[in-house]
Amino acid sequence: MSKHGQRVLITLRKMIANGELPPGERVAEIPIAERLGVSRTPVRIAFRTLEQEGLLRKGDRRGYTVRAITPTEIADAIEVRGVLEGLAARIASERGISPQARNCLIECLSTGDALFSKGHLTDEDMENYHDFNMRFHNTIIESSRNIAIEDALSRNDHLPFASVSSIAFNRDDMVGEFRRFNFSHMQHHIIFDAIDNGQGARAEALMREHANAALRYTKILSPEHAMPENFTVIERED
Amino acid sequence: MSKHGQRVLITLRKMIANGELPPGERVAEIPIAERLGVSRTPVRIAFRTLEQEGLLRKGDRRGYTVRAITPTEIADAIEVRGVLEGLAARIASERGISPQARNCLIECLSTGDALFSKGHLTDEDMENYHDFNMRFHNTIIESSRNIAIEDALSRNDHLPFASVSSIAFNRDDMVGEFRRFNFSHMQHHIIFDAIDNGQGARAEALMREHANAALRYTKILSPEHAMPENFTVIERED
DNA sequence: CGTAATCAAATTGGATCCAATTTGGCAAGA
DNA sequence: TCTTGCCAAATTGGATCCAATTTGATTACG
Repeated sequence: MSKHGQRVLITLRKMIANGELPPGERVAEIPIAERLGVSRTPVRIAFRTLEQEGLLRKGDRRGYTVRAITPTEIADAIEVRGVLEGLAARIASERGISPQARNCLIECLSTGDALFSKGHLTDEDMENYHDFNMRFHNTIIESSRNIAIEDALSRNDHLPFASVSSIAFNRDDMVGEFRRFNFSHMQHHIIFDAIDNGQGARAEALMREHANAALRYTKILSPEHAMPENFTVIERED
Repeated sequence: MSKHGQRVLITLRKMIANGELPPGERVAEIPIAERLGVSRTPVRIAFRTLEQEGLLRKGDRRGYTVRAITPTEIADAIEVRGVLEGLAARIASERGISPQARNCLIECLSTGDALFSKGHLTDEDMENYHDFNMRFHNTIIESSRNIAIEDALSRNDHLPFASVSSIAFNRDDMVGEFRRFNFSHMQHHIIFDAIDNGQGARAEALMREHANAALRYTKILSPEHAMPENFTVIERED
């Protein structure tokens, strides 16, 4: 897809995510096309893609509406992510992981150890944490060498805050956030231990539980998914 | 989507599934459009959709290629389906199911009991079995009331023989097939028992194991996924 | 006054046209 | 003979045009 069409798609994703296009709103091709300064063609393509991603829902007869994403749906998606990543962790445990993947996981863990050994977290630490957190999870998923898992996860990842590619933290409670992310990091340690020792069932159960670390978002998000002011959001394109 | 565009999409899906477009083949818009007697526009739309479904893969720079679907990938997708339906069964067990859903499941079970009590299976029986088998699975998935599960499964379902919407059986070994499908049906019974008694973990484990009933396809399918002559394939649009 | 029917406006899907980018070949020079 | 550069053909994405379908509104009739 060309740079132009990609931009339309990304723009629409963001407009939906930040509520610029409110949930339930009916979206038509012509107004959106004019608003973005392009013709209807790339918008048409983007609408189909967004429908596949679950961000738009097509009406009975004509047109698309912005899908209302409730905290419940995000929680549902997180639960699905838990079982899928759990499956990946189990397969990786049973098949064994490559030395490169093992090194990558170990590097993620020691990076985190260095971060948390300071006893507090800065904003830059959070960026850092987010990066190796993503790398940790992606490495395990790739280590399963099961394309179907990747495919199924890529679907979930389009829902805001249902994927590992976006985290949020409360700037006004960095002590609490330190404890939360440190706990998450400790879970990484024992997940690696399980995988490294071929304990598939243990790795799976731990990874499932680990997904709940993200469940917090379903509590701070209102049904209209507006993020409170004192929260910082970090996202990556993946 | 209009009837015209849907037809293009379905036609292309079938052409990929039955090997008319061989795996690895490069597909261009213009030849396909001429072959189907339509303009490039609906083909373009269909290509994006097929890419989202995992049936096409876009090349580095230009064009799409038919994704080579190996028996391993089908097995991977079946494993994913197992954990997702297992999750649905567990949630359904824990939340409880509606009286309507319960009746539907019971009806599926007694229909099957009537079928298998004859001691043998005809081709029409297989059509019947396929219908209530799909209804049984879909009812459990819907009973989870977790949209994310449905979404994730709908992705898998596009890979041939990775979903419950297609089954195949060997006409030359109907005794063996009777035993196989009867076993499958017995699994339905105990899955229902677990769900009906709120035994979430048991329901989940049983449903996971039940998915392996489809693993047989990965053995009879050659890497070029040609179905042997003596097998009958039943598919539904769902 | 309410209901139904018809007509106009809006919206969407398909076809075609145009531009941009890439690929592949052919030729020329080292 | 091999490499490099340029040109032509192919392919894809975007824009615009046209047709078909739906929505809604207004009017006429019961």
